[in-house]
Amino acid sequence: MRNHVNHYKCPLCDMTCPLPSSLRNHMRFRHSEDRPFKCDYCDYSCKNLIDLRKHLDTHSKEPAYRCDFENCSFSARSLCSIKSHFRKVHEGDSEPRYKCHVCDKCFTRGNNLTVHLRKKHQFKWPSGHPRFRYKEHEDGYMRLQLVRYESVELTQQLLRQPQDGSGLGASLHESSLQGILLETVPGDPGPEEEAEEEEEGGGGEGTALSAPQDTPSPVIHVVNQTNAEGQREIVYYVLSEAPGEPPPPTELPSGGIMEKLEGTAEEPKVQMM
DNA sequence: CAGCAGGGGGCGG
DNA sequence: CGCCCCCTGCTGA
Repeated sequence: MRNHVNHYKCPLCDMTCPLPSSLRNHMRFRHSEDRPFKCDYCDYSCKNLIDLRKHLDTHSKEPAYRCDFENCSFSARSLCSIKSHFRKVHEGDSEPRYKCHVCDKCFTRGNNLTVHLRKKHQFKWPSGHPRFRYKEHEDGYMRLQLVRYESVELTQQLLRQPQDGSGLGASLHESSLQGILLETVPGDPGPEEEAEEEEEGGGGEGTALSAPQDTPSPVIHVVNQTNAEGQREIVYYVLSEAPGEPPPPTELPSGGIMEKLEGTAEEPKVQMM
C-alpha cells in the first residue's frame, strides 16, 4: 500500500498491469488473435462488443447520431463526430489545443500533431508502444507526454539487467541497453538546464521538458542511448513512488499509470530536456 | 505541401 | 469509453 505500482508484468511484452484481471484483459486484446464478435453483414470481426457496435453503425444508411442541441440538425454516423461537433459549435471550443512542444505550433486534433511530430521533428515511438500520449498542461494545452511512469520493480530490473543472457525477448528494451549514459534528475523542478558534453544544435527553440509540477518529487531517470541505427534516443523513466512521500492525488491515477515515450531526433539538436 | 476534418478501427482503462 | 491510430479528401498558401 505504500506505493501505487503495477506488479503484474506481461510475459510477452513490457506491459505491466495493476491487477491480474487487467493483465488478462491486456493479453487477450494485445496478444490474442481471437475475434469472437463477427459482423452479420460483412467479413468484419473484432475482439469486443463495443467495437462490433461501432462497426455496425457503418452499415446503417442514415446517420445514427443526431445533435441534441436546440434547432441543430447536425447528424453523423459516429459518436465521436457528434461529440467533436458539439464541442466545436456549441461550446465554442474551436481553438486548437494540441501544441507541439518543439515549435509551439498548435493543432486541432492529436493525430494531426502526431503527423507533424513524425514528419517535422522525426519523432517515433518505440516498439511495443503503438502511439503517442498527450497530456494536458496547466495552460490548457495538450502536449506530448515525454515521460512514462514505471513500476519500481520494472525500473530496477531495467537498470540492473542491461542485457539478458537468455534472449527471451520479453525484457524491457531487450539487450539494447548497452553503453548507457544514465543521469538522475533530482526532484527539484527547477530549470534543469543540465547541458551534457554534447553540444546543442539549433538551440533557441528548446522547450524544456518539465517534470509534472503537481507531483511531489518524482525521481526521473534519463537514459541517453544510441540504438543500432546509430540514432540517438532519449528515454525517460519516472518512478511513480517518491521515497517518503505519498503519491499525489491529482496525477498518478490509482493504478500507477505507466507511460513511456522516447523521442528521437536524427539531427544533433536533441533538445528535449 | 501542410493542415484540417470525417470515417472507421485498435486497444488500454 | 476515450484516446489515438490510419486512410482519405478538401483547402489554402
